[in-house]
Amino acid sequence: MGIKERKEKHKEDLRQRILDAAKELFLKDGYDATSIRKIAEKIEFSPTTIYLYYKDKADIMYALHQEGFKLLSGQFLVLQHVHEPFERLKAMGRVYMNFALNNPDFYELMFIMKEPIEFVKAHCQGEEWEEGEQAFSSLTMTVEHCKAAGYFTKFDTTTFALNIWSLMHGLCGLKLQGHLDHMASTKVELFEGGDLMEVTFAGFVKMLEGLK
Amino acid sequence: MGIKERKEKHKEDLRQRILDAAKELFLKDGYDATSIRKIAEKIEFSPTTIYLYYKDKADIMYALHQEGFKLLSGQFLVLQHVHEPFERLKAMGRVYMNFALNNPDFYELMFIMKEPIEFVKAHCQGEEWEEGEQAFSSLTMTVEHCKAAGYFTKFDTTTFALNIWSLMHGLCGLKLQGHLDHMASTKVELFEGGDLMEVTFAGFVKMLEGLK
DNA sequence: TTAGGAATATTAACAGTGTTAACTATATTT
DNA sequence: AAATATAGTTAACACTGTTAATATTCCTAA
Repeated sequence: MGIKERKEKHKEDLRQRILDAAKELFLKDGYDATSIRKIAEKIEFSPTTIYLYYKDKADIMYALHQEGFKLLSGQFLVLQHVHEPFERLKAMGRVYMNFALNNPDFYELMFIMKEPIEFVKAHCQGEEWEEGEQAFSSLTMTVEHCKAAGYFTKFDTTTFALNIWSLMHGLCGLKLQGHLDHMASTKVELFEGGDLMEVTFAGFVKMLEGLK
Repeated sequence: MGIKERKEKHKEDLRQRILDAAKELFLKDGYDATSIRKIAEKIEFSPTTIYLYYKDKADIMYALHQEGFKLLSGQFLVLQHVHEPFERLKAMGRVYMNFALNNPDFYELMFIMKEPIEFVKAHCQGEEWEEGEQAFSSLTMTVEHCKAAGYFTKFDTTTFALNIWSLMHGLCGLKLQGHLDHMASTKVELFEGGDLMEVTFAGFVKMLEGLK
């Protein structure tokens, strides 16, 4: 029964090719410009064929959304080798920041846009999600370790982690949206201190150190 | 020459009616669902007429964007009467949070979407912007006053203000995008402590108090 | 008062979008 | 070989923002 398997594989192959084409378009031109028709053209199939492999556009975008989380999780994983917890926390901030800067479209898809998470709510009932939760638990664990090392002792771990995530997410959002650059260009005195995102992050680290 | 004035007025009137219709649709159904054709239908003109009064859809959305900033600025202005600076800072956080929760579409348009600020960059050369900068300077001034009262003395005012904005913006973004609720629904132990946004904000305030 | 011209508004069209129903060709099973 | 399941396509629907060409209205100047 090798023939059935080969067909299965071919089918899985095409599903992957669709995703690859979508990814290429997405990373080049962003969400809106990634149309079903353009994906179809790239893989040289008719547009409707795509609907045999993915439920709809949101389904494709959700698949990319997952890829993004794998990418970020992988980058976080490396940091487990930084033993000093506060150093690791700082490094996580850097990684998160750089991920947003280097993969702005992924970042948008993962943390800013509504579509993919609404797809989760609608079609992936309850469980799943793994990647995202894993990334957040990396953070809470690091905060926990920091507490053991004498940092943030007065604070609840989860609440503190959420504060850190909020700040980093907000910073990335303001940067990607252009608000930070806009402020740097109008408020001249801000421009002197170098990149506003970098300066703000440095300020945040200083703030965290102040909570030892 | 009252006739010319009347015409001017009529023209300004129609411009406003377009904006009102757009606003109504926008607040009811969001950005994407606010189409030129639907706006036109609402004011009983043909779709193309709208282009005589606004350059394009982004232009209309920019006008709403401005309205949103006026709304928020107005709410901030009231807080000038809170004399104790740290109390005022906390109140600003609350106002910002509630603004995001009560006007999610406005918040998205003002702080999350790319379109309007790209319109500013493309068409409003350099100057203008007022409302947004005014809101931020409300914040920096309050931070400055806090410093005078013994808070955050070790920190640069602008950097600190940017950190505060980032955190509040990130928190609102995570809430509106659904990430916070999603976490509350999966991680059961988080749900017990009440609304996650509220809890996080309380943690932030505590953090700021720790920096006195 | 009437002709000209500007301002205003409309129709028709272009080039797209996501998505579905109906149809065809291919391959597998009975 | 006939029936059936699978894979893919064509055509269409109902939209979108936007522009060019056309019609209508209104004010001004001869």
